Order: sequence, then C-alpha cells, then structure tokens
Amino acid sequence: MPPSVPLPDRQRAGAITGQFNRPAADSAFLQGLNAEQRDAVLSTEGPLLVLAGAGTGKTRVLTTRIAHILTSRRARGGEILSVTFTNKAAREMKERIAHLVGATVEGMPWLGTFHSIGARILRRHAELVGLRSDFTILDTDDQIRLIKQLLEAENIDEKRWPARQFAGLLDGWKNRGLMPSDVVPAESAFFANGKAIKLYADYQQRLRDLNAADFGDLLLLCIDVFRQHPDVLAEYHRRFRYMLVDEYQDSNIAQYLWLRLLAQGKPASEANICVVGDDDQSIYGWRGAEVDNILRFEKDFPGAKVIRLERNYRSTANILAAASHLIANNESRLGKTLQTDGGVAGEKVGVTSVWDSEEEARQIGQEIEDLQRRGESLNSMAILVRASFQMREFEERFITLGLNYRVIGGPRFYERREIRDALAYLRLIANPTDDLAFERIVNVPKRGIGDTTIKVLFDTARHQKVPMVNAVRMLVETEELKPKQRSTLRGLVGQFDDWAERSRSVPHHELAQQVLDESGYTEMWQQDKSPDSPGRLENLKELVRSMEEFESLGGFLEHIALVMDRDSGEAEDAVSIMTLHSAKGLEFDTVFLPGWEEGLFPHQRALDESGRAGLEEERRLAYVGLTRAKRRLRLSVAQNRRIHGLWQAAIPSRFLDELPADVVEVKDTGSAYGGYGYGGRAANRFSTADPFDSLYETPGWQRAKAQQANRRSPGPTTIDGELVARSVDLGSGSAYRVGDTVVHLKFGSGVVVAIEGNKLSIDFEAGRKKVLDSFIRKG
DNA sequence: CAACATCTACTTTTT
DNA sequence: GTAGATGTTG
Repeated sequence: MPPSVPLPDRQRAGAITGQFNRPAADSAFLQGLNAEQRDAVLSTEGPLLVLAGAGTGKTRVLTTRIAHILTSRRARGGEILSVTFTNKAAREMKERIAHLVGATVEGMPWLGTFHSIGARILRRHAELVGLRSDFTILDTDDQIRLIKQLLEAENIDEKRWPARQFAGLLDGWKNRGLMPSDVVPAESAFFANGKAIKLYADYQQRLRDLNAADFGDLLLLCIDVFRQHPDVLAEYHRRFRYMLVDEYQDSNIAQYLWLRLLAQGKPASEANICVVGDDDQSIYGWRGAEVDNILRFEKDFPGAKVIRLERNYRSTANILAAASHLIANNESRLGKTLQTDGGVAGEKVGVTSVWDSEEEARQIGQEIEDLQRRGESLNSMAILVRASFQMREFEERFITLGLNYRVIGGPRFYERREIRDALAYLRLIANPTDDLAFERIVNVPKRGIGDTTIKVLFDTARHQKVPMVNAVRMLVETEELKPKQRSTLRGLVGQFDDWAERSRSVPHHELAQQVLDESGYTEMWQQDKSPDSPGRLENLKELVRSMEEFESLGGFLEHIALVMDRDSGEAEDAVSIMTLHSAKGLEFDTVFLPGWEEGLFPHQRALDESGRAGLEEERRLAYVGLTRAKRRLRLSVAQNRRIHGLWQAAIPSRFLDELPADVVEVKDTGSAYGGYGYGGRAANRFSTADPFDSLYETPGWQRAKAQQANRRSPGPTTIDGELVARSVDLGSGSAYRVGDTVVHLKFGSGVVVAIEGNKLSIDFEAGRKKVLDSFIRKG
C-alpha cells in the first residue's frame, strides 16, 4: 500500500475513508485487471486520457481507480469529483464503488451527473447570480410555456416562430457556454428577425424573477460564478484533489469549460484529471457534444498520459469483426483496434430481409420464442431501435404473443402529465412564488378560471412586480374580477395557506396525499373515463409512495427534477426494447437490430442536417448497437415501411454493405416479393433489385465517397479568442446540378429543378417531387 | 368558459 | 395513424 498522503484538516469527508486499514485491499482490486487497466487505475497523478473501446472494462477501471484513491488514502470521498452523463451511470458507479470498498457511498457527495453536481454547486452560491438557494429547476415543459409568454409579450407570431424552435436555439447557446452577451448577432438573425438575443436576455431575467434555472443554467451559471469569483473557484480547487469524467466524448463545450475551470487549480500538466471515453461511441453530437473535446485533451493537458483499452471482453470474434469493420468507414476517429480476448468466433451475424415492419416483429418474436425454448432468458435479449416509433410494432406483437417485454426510456415518470400537475401543487406549497407552477394548476382540476381571468392575474402580477399568488391576494379584495372567480380564487389561496401551514407538522408524503384529495385532483381522474386514467391514478400513488424515501419536500423536489429516472424493475424476465441511444453502456447475449434501412438508419434527418458528420455519427450509433451483443446479433431490413402513414419502399442501409461478408449470414424468410430481397444474389449484397444495385456503387455511397474529398468546415468555435472545439463537418455539396436529367427508382426519369442540400426537387412525369439524392442517379 | 369537432403536424436521439 | 393544438359552438 502506498504511503498515505497527509490530509489537511478539512471538513468531514464522510464515512468511507475511515474504514480502510486493510493493507491487502489494493491488490485485491487489481486482481483480474489486465496490464492497461491496471495502469489506468494506478496512474493517479497527472492528467490521464483513457481511450476505452466498447466492452473493454471502462466502468471497472473508473470504479477501481476511485477505490484505489480512497484506500490508498490519497483523498477522501468528499475530495473526489466524479462526473457522469446519466443518472444510471452514476448509480452504477456508486454501487460498484460501495461493493469494492465495502462501504456506503455517503462519503462521495461529488459523484453524480454534470447537472446534479452543477445544481449542487450553484445552490451554494446562488446569490452570486441573482438567485436564492432554493431556486426551482425548470424542465422543458415549463421552459416552453415561459418562452411562449415571452413571444406573446414581444408580439411575435408563434406560428411563424415556434417556441420549440427558440428553445432549441437557447439550448444550443447554453451548450456552448454562451451568455446572452456572448451570442453573435448573426446567430440571432435566424429567429424572429433578429430578436433572439433580446429574447434570450429577457428569458434569463424572467428566470431570475421566478427564482428559477433551466437545465443549461445549472452549468452555465456555475461557469459564470467561477469566472466572476475566483475565490469561490479556488475553494473548489482546494476541495477537489482528483477529478474523473466518464463518457468524455459526450461532453459539450459548457461542460468542457466547467471542467477546465475546475481543473485550473494546478498547472495543466499536473492536474489530477482522468477522462475516459471512446470517440467511436460519440452519439450525442446533435445535442452539442463535441467529440473534439476528447481529441484535444492532450493539448489541454500537456504531457497527459494516454492509455488505450483495446481488449474486448464482451463479444464474440464475429460480432467484433462486424463492428470493427463498420466503424473503420469513419474518417474522424482516433483509431483503435478492438481485439477479442482469444474468444470464440461464435455464431455469424444474421441479416434478415423482411417484407415490412409487421413481419419484422413477427420474425423477431418467433426467434425470441425459439431462444426461450432453448433455455435462454428474456433478460438476456434486447431489441434496439433507431427511433422510438419502431417500438410500437414490437409491443403489439409481443402482447399478442404474451411475451414479456419492457420498454426502457420512453417518457419519464416525472414527465407524465399527472405527475407534473401534482408536482406543481407541491412546488407551489414549497415556494409560493413559483408562478409557472401556479399557472399550471390554477384551473386543474377545472375551477372556472379561464384564459381571461388568468390574463388579468398575470398582468397584475407583472405590473405590481409580485408573484401571481400575491396578485391573487390583492385582486380578491377588489371588484376587478367577477364574484364567481373571486370566491374561487379566494378559496384556492386559502387552501394553499392551509397546506403550507400543515407542511410544518405533517410528513410530506401524507401532505401530498391530502393535497391531491382536497384539491379535487384525485377526483378529477376518478371521474375521467379515458382508458389511461386508472394508470394515472396508479402513478399518483406511486409518486406519494416514492416521497416517503426523502427527508423533506425540498429534497424530494430536487431529486425529481434531476435524478428521477425510471429504474425499471429487473425482477421479471422480460425482453428489453429501447433505442440505440439508451442502450449505450449495456450488454446483452442476444441483440436484435431492426430497421436497417436508408432514411431510418442512417436517419435521413441526421444526413440532411449534418451531412457527412451526421452520417459518421449514425455509423457510430450502429457501432454502439453492434457492440452491445455478447453472443448473438440479428439485423433486419424491411423492404417497405410506413412513414407518416404512407407506405414507402425502403432501401437497405448502406451500413449493411459495410459489414464484412465472412461474418454475416443472410437469412431469407421466404417472403420476399417480386425481385426484392436476396434470393439468388451474392451473399453480401444488400441493395435491392434496383438498376443501380451493384455493391459499393449506390449513388449514396458514391456521394459519400466523393464528399470525403471536399471537406468544408464552418467557422470553428472560439472562446476568449482561443480555439475551443471544432466539429468535423464535411459539408453536403450535391453531385447534381439544376437541369440535370436523373433517374429515380420509383418515379422514372426527370429533370432537377432545385437543390437543397442533398434534397432535390425534380420534375418527373408524375409531377414535381422532393427526393433524396441517394435515391437517384444521373440519367 | 367549456366542450366538441376539426385540423394539423408530426415522428431521433435526452441531461 | 396519432396526439396535440386550434377554432367553433353552445
């Protein structure tokens, strides 16, 4: 055991460190780690970049590293900052550390998601950014409603400039760490004729008035505090002796800046920061993640040690070969070669062509039942889809089969309407100035308070610069409102006063139940005849039950905003259905990947919006999907898929062409119709029977190749005049020109009349159509 | 002000 | 095909 580092007298660091006097502890952890993993665990001092391929034991390294730091007494639990992206990952790390060091995680207060740690820090210094420490955390729903109010106040037509779109802009800015004053006017021009910057400033002001912060603020305002108050930052420099970041490839600029500020306590070359990631699994570019963060880590922290974990312990050789071969088609990557640990080749990767998504569901259901009969557990199987609408078909099929399944992801518990309503009541009790909560529930259940009355309340509140509840108190003393509304509102504030009073004596979960009953909210759903109302009542019960686990109402509300993710009961044996995104970090014996069709996967929108960079991200998504499988991998292609209610012929995904032929086994379901499918074709030929069918010569493929040549980068992002990050964007120049004669599989020949990215408007005999350029060729 | 009917736009991924 | 959002009517 290394000599222990003397610790300055510091505030209570929690229970963990007190318990290790076991000299053998370290060697016990290190057992079973390979040389690289061990190196990553033991290289505690100085910057470290761990490039961990899929299935190479990344989480194990992280948790062992923390355990090692703790048991070697290099730091106490409270001195380690350890950030993840998802609550799931944070929870898993806590469990595994607890398992390793045999203690509870009470001593690791700074292990959590970026957002929860950001919130924690921000609450301690809220007054520095004009908030109180009990500020509310807005979710997307509140955010949209607030934006709508602002748009209305500015007389901006909501039809033309939807609130959602502005929310997207806001998100983008906040992800890049931009305050209203940092936004360049050019970017503002896209929305409401340049009013976007002002709207952003107004929005932030409104948040301050409401004593609220949105998700982005949890980091952005933290950064602001750090920058404006070096003393505060210094406090964290002293506190955090070690920093660890999971899934670094998913970090955005704001997160990057936040980390960089926190790491500045020491010269960069001595910072004890360890980031773990895999550039090949970067799949969140669309929400601002910058793969470049990981690519430039060595520049940020000169002398950083780089360790590659390339030994895969998860998948069979065939699966690994398929994944490696596919991802090799990406240009922008650091390049790793995954190697099996001398494992078996295993089954080949099955590729099945089916007629449509219904047959796809039938066929997969069938195979699952076969596997089940052979003794495989449903828990070991998963269906990973590109888009959530694909899930329904499987659910329907599995219901008729009586096959147990569970959907992971989907709408979160706290995003359900009834939960949000209930929470609004509770929020308002905890904090009467929460106007958004007030507006949400004044008329839920229906109380005869309509838009006109609410408008009066709102205007009065704004004029008097008081919260809406106070405005109500004032108005009920006047003749401003009709008698009916007046008495209703008087009754309502009376009830809230009553509840607030009771909240001091009654346990919060009991109070919650009383509030729901007395407000008439429970009754509202009891009266409701729609089929989902029993479920809603059930959810409300679940909400009240879950509150028991928390110390206080405040603690509960914080938890629900940031952490409440559904931990789906693993108890029952069931097939998992989820999106590829939510599958990251998981593994299953058998993985089904349906819907490998152009347009769906790679998703058309990714291609349209981000060109080749988008394609590469889709390919990484495919890579993530393939590498989830331990022993058995099944892909499928539907020849027809219904999109927006109409049937469309589908073209097999180009990703299928990128799998090595020798590990793939094409299975024919025998239901292929008229020339589609694989009958009589070469084994590795996945394109349909169209005239442009030759492998690697599809127009889309050629275009992708052509575009590799003409890279084009947008202006790189700079902050403080320094290059922060630059995404690889290779543009989407079209191989076609207006006037070109082209041939389309379905519409025949036509003339190009307009080009918009890779979407072409073409006059066919059948009329003018918008089509994707990968569906046509020059005529 | 609420209920109903109609219309529409929407379907990538989420802390 | 669906679920929201809007508009119209009572």
